[in-house]
Amino acid sequence: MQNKDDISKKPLTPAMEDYLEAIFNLGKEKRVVRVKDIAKRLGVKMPTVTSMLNTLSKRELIDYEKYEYLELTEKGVDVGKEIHRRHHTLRSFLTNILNIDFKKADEEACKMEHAVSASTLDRFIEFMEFIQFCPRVGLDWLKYFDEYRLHGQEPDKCLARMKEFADGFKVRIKTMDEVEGKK
Amino acid sequence: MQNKDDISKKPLTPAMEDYLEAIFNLGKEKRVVRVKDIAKRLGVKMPTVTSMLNTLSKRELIDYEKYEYLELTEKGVDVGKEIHRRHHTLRSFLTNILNIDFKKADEEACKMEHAVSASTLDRFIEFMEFIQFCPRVGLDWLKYFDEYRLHGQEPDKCLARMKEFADGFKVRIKTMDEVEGKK
DNA sequence: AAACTATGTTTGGGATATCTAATTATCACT
DNA sequence: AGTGATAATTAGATATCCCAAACATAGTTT
Repeated sequence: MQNKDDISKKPLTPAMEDYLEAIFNLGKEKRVVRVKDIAKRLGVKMPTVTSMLNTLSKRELIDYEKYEYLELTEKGVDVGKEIHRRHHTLRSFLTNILNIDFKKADEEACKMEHAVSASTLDRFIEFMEFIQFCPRVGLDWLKYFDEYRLHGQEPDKCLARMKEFADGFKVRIKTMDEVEGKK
Repeated sequence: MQNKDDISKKPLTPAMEDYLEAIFNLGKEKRVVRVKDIAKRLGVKMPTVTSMLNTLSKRELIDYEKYEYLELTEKGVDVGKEIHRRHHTLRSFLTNILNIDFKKADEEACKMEHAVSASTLDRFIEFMEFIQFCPRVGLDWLKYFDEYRLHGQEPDKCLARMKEFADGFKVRIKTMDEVEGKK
């Protein structure tokens, strides 16, 4: 039987996730994590940080006594790491696959990371691995996407590019005659 | 010189975007849009809808007099249509490319739609067109992704699958000897 | 150690978005 | 036209997240 104030099941808000991610990242960059640094990283003022630290502390996501250094609890580390993983994965998809510039990709990944479940994230990762892992399949294909994107997509050109593409892959396109077994 | 209460530049919140999208969609499904229907669609109670309608009305995104029928203004239609476009595109990416089931894809698209800019959306669309538009490039390749995803990605198997893949594409993989011009 | 500077916290308030309970309006039917 | 059911609004409360101003502490310098 759970206490009526039990909080362990309430989902975290996007803001809480952002703070945990920021604390997680800052913790790897610096010896100690300071209120000032969190505020700067997230673009908020210090009082806002203090009040969120109280919230996170009540939820046992950080160890925190006022004026003292703060640390993520085990639970807090789990969340921070997971959000960081989502951020990194989505940004990587946006930059490496869709060819969006880093700054914009980073901003949008930061918003998307709260919308995407762990299982969907995994699917993104598999998809990127699929594109990049198999020998001769990956990077050339992405170059081709870039070409396609920048120069339009008329059906005629498309087949021509498919041929260049195939060369890049070390493959040869069969003629339709060959495919259909005609002489 | 702008009035100090000028509101036209304040960005819309995700919640406002959700309401406009819902109103836009309901408007296409029914003769009139009712508070009850919006509430049901968005999973909120009717008073919440009423209060948001007042907000949207102040911002000139809907025409609304209490107890009367409501309609999107031109501005409101633009936003509603754009959010719907994002939702549809992202869901399509999640279902058609990443193979996520419809219900989950729909839920996550609904959250992602507020995180993704119009220009990034366009890049998603181009990417999907790239996969599906060019003859013989698209759907077979996605089947191959599915295969890859479900049966692991050992480098050895990878080349074998690349060959099947090539067959599906009506292409033939050159041997490395052929590629390097050896006998 | 006293004074000064950095940093951090408290207080009090604003905006958004939601709810429940109570009230009021509209519609359809007899 | 009166009445009952359905729909919509108002009133009042709560939670989250943010801020500025005032205050408190910690760290540094003289």
